[in-house]
Amino acid sequence: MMVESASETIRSAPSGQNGVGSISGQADGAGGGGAGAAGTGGGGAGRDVATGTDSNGEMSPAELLHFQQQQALQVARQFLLQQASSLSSPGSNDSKQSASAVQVPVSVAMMSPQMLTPQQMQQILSPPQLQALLQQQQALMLQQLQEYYKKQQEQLHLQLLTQQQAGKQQPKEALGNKQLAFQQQLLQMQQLQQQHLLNLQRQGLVSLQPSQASGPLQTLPQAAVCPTDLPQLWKGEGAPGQPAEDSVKQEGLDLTGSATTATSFAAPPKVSPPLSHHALPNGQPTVLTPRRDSSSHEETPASHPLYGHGECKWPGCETLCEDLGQFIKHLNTEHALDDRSTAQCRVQMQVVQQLEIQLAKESERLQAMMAHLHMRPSEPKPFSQPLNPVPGSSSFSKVTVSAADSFPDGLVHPPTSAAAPVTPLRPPGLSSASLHSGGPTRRRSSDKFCSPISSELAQNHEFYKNADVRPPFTYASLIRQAILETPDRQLTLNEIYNWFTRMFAYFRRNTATWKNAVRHNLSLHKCFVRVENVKGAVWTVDEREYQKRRPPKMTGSPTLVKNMISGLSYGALNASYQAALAESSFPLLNSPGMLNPGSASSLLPLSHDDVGASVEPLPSNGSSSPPRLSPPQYSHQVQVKEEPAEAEEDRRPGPPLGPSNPSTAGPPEDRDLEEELPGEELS
DNA sequence: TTGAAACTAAACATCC
DNA sequence: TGGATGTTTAGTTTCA
Repeated sequence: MMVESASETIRSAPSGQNGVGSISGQADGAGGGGAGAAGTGGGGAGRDVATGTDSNGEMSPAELLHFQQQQALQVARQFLLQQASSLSSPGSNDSKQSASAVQVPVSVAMMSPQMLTPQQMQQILSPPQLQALLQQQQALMLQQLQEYYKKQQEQLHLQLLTQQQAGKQQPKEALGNKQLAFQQQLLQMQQLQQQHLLNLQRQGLVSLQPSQASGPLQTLPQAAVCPTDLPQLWKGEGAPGQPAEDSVKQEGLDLTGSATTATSFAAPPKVSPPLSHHALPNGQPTVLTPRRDSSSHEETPASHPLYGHGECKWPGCETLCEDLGQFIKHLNTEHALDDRSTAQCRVQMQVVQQLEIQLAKESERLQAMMAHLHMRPSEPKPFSQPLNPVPGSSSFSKVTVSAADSFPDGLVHPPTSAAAPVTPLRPPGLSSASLHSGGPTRRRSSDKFCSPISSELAQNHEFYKNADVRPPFTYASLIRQAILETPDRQLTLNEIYNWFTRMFAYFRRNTATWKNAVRHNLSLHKCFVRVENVKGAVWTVDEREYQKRRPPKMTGSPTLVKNMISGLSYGALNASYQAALAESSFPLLNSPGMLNPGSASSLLPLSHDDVGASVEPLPSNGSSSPPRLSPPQYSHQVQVKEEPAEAEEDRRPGPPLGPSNPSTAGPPEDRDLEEELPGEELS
């Protein structure tokens, strides 16, 4: 009875998540049928797994997914019920746990509050632990879903093979159609999997708070179980223990080294569901005894992996032990086999497994990215390797690193997260500043010829909005961008402030500094014109003056041109990469147009700034200078260009819009900018 | 090494 | 009077 009611509760959770976000688009097609199948699947779940398998042939991927979710959730529910009852009767927990240690992690059941009462949970964990555990297990749910997807894929493959066998007696056409249908199903399943996972991550499972984006690991998605958060999971633990014969098995579960541990032993991408290895009475999987012997670093001088720096490294313990013997004694007394230790081990197991999965996923992603970017896969960089600031670059401030490390599947995917693999692409003339490094880096290069501000902003809007990363643009270009984004091309100082804070998480702090800089720039640069308006003083942009700021040095310099072109390509690549990551790696944003340097035109600026920033303002010969050029064209254009600033001014008595020559075949947006930039405003 | 540009910080003035 | 706004200067950093 209770099982059934809980089943309904659980059933609604994943489907609700399915319906949110991008996945709904694809799931909609099967949505109606999926809903119907959910009911059927729910009933079928009680029968047997084989039932679901049999009906797979008729079920759509979405239905299949839902059906399997129901099955798993039901198993999870039963598991938790048994576990809960065993917790209330500690005397017999071992046998029950071992018997009920089925494939479903607690995380799945956590979706249904009815399944395990808070009191029952609190018997094991303290409130902070519960909270942390909840977060972690939400992340684990993600993993669980991934497993379901994999199962379904396997089943589809299986069916495909079966159909192929059976199809030998069938007409060729029928077989081809069936195969095609299966392949489409498979493809759809894969897409569903990706989008569903991304959705889950984007929703509550992965939350990025701008104010917290200052640390690399803080932005680490919860799916990755940030190691720095884990101690919280263990704090407050101090229950007495009883001697346990297998306490030794608990070694290797060093929480503090979970990350390194996870990366030290290469975990196969395909791992069993989290609790599938709960074969031992204490919940310790036999396959998961990640000793740190091989990965023993400087922190493990003693022979015991749980002992280091004279203290117990049991998660949350940190008890000082003078020597190994004392530690062993402490281990046997304080961390013996009991419910608490068992629970801790489970959590640690999940942590490790989650990290393994995360590592595998990121590894695959990196390989795919490198393959896509035609990079040499022969120089793999370890994931555990900290971000290496580009040699010679002092620009990697803490801010940069903070956002830079925010890792997989999180909302924040700063460009520097790919700094290692992408570094080879960085053109020699392009400074590291253009790598969106944070800190007070001078950004002339990226600002002026490498990184079109509007396009980059457009592509990385979410990134800059959420990540505490300093935008790689000068104050002047940012101010100009803010002003040009408005319909009437004018902003009050306060509105400029608001634009900064709205667009960039970085400018939500240190307000005194950057606001002063904004005012300073407004006053300093002639390109910013203060106009008395009805509503007070507003600031406008004098494009002529702005373009005059441009350094004329680039003219005809092959090196500069080359660098600039490379920088443009890189900038485009980098920007698109950021955007794609910031958008949770949606394939759409990885469209060829984004990454293919050959189609860099699509990345090129949508506004003056792009023209002005990435391409020198105007050709002195007055020839048309298309604001969007593919790199070769771009190169040619730049080489032709001469005396950009002065000549431009001499030749253009008209509206002060140097780069946006009306004769150019620029996009409407550019034209609008040109035309709408009122000359009277600038005077 | 040098000059230019950008950034930061600060002082000061004006206005509401 | 205090805060916002605007101007100016000085020192520093980065890069070509």
